[in-house]
Amino acid sequence: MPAEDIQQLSLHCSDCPIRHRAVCARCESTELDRLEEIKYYRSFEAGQTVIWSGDKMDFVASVVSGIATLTQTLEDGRTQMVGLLLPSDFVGRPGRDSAAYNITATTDIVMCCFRKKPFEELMLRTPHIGQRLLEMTLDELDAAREWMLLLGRKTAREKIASLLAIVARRDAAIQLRVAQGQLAFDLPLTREAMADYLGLTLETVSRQISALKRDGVIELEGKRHVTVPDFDRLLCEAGDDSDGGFLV
Amino acid sequence: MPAEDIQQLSLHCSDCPIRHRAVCARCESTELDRLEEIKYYRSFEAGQTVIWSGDKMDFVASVVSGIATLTQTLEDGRTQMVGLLLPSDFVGRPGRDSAAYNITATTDIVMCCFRKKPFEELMLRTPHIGQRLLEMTLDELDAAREWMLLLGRKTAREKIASLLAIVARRDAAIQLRVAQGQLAFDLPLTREAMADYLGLTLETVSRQISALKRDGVIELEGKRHVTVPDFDRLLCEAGDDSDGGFLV
DNA sequence: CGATAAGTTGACTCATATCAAGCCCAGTGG
DNA sequence: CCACTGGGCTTGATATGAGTCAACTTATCG
Repeated sequence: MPAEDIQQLSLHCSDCPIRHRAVCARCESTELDRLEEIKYYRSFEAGQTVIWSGDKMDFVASVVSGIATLTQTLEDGRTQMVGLLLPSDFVGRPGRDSAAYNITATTDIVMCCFRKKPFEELMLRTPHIGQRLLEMTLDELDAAREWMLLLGRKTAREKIASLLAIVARRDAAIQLRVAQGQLAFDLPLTREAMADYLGLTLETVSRQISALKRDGVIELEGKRHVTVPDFDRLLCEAGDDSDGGFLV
Repeated sequence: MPAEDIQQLSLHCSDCPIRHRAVCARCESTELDRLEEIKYYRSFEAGQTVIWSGDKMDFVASVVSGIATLTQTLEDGRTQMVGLLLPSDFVGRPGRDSAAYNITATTDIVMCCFRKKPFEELMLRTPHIGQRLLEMTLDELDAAREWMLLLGRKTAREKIASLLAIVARRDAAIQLRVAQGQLAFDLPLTREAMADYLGLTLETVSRQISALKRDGVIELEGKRHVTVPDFDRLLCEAGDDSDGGFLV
């Protein structure tokens, strides 16, 4: 859905595409009305920085559409992605007034923003928001810990396979394109972004993708479009135990 | 404080050593009474496993004293620590009935447990608990992300220095032993546990500690007692920007 | 058409893992 | 009291996976 459309269409929360997954998921209609009063939309183009780590941040937000990344850096420029923000994910932390990470749009994105102060007040009066935020935060913590295992202990090949498996899963869940065993999807990240996600260099990412292709684990069409002939094979390459995680 | 003492002394929450930092931190005395009704203590000896990943877990808990670790493993035995549980930290997840990680006591520990079901019900009626838990979970998420940067992008030497800095900071905060610039503390982890924390092998941990000692960044007395003559030097070795984090 | 960004591939280096030997020290039992 | 044992740790020699540097290909866009 193009950014302009969303900004027009979603004036009402009830029509919002992320209505049942975002922080507001549990709100009843009167609660939604309160949120409606303090919300506003912002969009960013692919490549734009939403906010720099350390900058003052006087809002919190939900990603409505598009993808953004959360990154941390060391002074010498080494950077590590610490989160991938997908539609319905929450940005910012109530009770903190500067950004802890760099946030960058990797595709065009639309965010549903709330000024922090009113949002915090609303949260105190509206347990449903806090409850949902707790749930989402616990999920993110689990995801972060899964990622720690990947970063600390997996080989480059396993890292790539894990990333592909996660993207494939998410795509399958969203698009419901459960074409019998044969999955296909587009990578939403550049090789460099993948490297930052996986704690590798972009050259290693490129080599391992080539290797997986050479070994028939995946097929490539162009640089970004991936087909997975045998998902179990991919999972096996990822090194996880059978299930490996859960749908995102 | 020895385990037996705590189990005797802390019959009343008001005397509890973690009263102001744990999930119950914001509770008022009537709320505390409710918690009091459903709580019970359990202790574990150093080395004991508290629970295995995947096992049924019908309680949640706060660590009262001692240290435990959260670890994940791959089938072939590679293991990664994903969390360090210190006094006041919370264990378990409301709304989930099996453990997601292995929990192991690295020292003797005492935990203040709540049966999950009553705790969940209490949480719905007592916003203060949910609020505090959200706050704590957000802190843990930040810590996990800090750790992702370490795992993905830091060198072995920087990883060791970072770990030492964190332990030193925590110790200084707790013990208030702000002996002018000169910090000293005991490592609460074996070389192997450090390796699992840092995504290294135990040999590399050992070598890097020796190297830091040789270079005068730290001094060792025995295997576990560390003295840091110049904390800024250590921070510099850790590769973080000046502040590097926050007190834990 | 250049020009630029994304991606691939090769040659070489280097940090960390791996394998192996041995030290230190506390605890145990003869 | 001493030999023995085992866990925690250190150190050395060697192997290897991933990083680095550099050249080249593709695709896209003015």
